[in-house]
Amino acid sequence: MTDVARKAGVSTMTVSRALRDGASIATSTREKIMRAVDELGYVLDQSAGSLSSKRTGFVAALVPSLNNSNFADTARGLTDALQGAGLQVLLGYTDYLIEKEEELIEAMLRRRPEAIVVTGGRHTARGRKLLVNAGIPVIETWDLPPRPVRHVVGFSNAEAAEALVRHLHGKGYRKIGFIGGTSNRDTRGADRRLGYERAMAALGLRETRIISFGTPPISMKQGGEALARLIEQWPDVEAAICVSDLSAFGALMECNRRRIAVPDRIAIAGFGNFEISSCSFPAITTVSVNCYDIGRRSGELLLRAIEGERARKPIAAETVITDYEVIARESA
Amino acid sequence: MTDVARKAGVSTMTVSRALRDGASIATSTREKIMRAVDELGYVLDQSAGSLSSKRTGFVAALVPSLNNSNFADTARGLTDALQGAGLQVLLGYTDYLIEKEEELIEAMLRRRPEAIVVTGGRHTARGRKLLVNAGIPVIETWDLPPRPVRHVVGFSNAEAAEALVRHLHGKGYRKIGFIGGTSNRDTRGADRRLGYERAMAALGLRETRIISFGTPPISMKQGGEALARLIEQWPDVEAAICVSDLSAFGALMECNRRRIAVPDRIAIAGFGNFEISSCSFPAITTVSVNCYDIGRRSGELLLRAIEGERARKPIAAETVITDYEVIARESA
DNA sequence: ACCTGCTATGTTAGCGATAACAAGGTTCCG
DNA sequence: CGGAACCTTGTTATCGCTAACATAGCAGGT
Repeated sequence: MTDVARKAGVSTMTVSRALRDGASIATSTREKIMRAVDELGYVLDQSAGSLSSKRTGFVAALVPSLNNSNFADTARGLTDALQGAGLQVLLGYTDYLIEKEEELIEAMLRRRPEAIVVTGGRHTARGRKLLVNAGIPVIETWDLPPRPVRHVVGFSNAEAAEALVRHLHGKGYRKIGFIGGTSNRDTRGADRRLGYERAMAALGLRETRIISFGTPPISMKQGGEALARLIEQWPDVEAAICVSDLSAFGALMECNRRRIAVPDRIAIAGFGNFEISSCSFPAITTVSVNCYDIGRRSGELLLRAIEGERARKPIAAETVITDYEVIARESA
Repeated sequence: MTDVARKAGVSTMTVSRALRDGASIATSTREKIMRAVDELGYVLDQSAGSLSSKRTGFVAALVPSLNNSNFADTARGLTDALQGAGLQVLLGYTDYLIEKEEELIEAMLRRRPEAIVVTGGRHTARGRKLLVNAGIPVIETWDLPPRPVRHVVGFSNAEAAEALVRHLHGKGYRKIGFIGGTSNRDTRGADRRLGYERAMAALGLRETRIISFGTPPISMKQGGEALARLIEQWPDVEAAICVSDLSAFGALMECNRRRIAVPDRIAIAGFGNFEISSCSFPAITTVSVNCYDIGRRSGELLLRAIEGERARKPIAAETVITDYEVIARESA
């Protein structure tokens, strides 16, 4: 920057001002400086700038996985919402493990992000403490934690699953099964199973039919195997709710392969409204959950929260509940 | 850090040493410092550290999109390879636009990454210049650019497509079509089409049947529509190569929906070996391209390159060619 | 001509860490 | 017991930029 300043015949402070907007600077000076910048191929060092200005322009975001297109959509929504404000998303993958989340929270905080977005409301004790004491806006997404750290953007996975059970019930299905992963690493998956159980009980359907198979997130292939087990264990099963559209798709393809008619012999429903559900044949009944919106609305909330911090007037804790909707298609 | 130092009764330099590994420090001192760190809830400020040490610990990576699980896999491989070395990936999405790539390159360089990974070999003139002058290791992935900036980790999309054509030819198919997007924003898609054309010519199959439909990356649904057009335009078509597995899946489902037998009436092949291809019914013949490996091997190459820079002995330009393999399944 | 109020630019002093060197203490050997 | 070699810790001086304040210059009203 000193070189640029010398070449343009101004002080470094003026160069600094020219390279950001909003500063009062004469047009002629700015042009002179820009010319010098171009000629020297100078690129601003933002890390030095952040140290001085105490604004890094980072927002940390932790998601379980990116290969799940749901979270990729959320990351995308977040990026889109923050881009205009000059904020950059620092992404981390937790692999559905809260221990890894804890490590990542700490690694992220070392970068002094201006806010942090995490997935879900379950954290290690230390992870939670780090979030609480971070001194920056925190958003938990994709869930409605009973005791949120601060802000929340999400929906009740249990309620959404209940709605799906009621939908199937309304269609006349009674012997409804549930396919999900084994552990409860995936708290959203566990919530969905809980919703299934609650809705079944509420409808007076005593007998639940649950197949737990594979480490979350369960794959398409595992969905197929789980369906095979479901049918084997309860040959009378009339419908299968799968923890995600991916497993639902696997289950559906297993049916196609075995010439089991869907939905006549068995109905299949998924969760998440991935593109695959609308496109597969038969198209899969699912719950649409606005993944992109979770990211975008988190971003919008963050912008207000960060603004609040800067003005030393922190905003109150907010909970944004996003929509979900049962999408009835051919498979159920 | 001053607070920690005071509490532990040492200098800040000693605290700094305790918080990194490899520094020589007495165990008792380190423990004392760690206790102070825990009690105060201190988190190292890495941005200040980078300014001083000139090592930010960032690696920039630009991918066209994350919703495409191929690039998500590459990002994952890269992250995995770099994690152990304490390097963090700064991810950006170009949306398949080199203009957006240019912006992102500049934004990333402001963060002083220690290396940068981009997708493909096509850049704006200024984007290329920024890469060349960045003074850090550069890797172009997923392609084999004719005039690489420096390092390359990828494969020839054209050759891979040729191999697929030859596979279909070997199976007896002659009237082979190609389904892809309209623009050549997606240079890998364009290369695959080129490979298709070359292989057809080499096999003496004069008549090509190409449907260009939808802005890349084309979706499942667009794949379905494109298949409909292909059949309409060339009712005699015997096989369809799709630019990606997603569009192949869309095409396949369209066939199922229309009761067009696959592969008896028409064969379908995709590209990328996404999970969906192995799981759908019929399973889709495709080209497996080791997405994760592209990322992982890029990461490994980067580590050596960064080491070289630090030792002031830059390593020579390398080109790592990753494998691809035709995976024959039920659909072709 | 004087003062007020504004804009454009410069000066000074850090931001929070680490590199590089210095120095005190210990070990170990002949 | 002296001194080289090593280990541990401290001191000083930045890293590259920006906040905050200072200052110069100019317009405009009286």
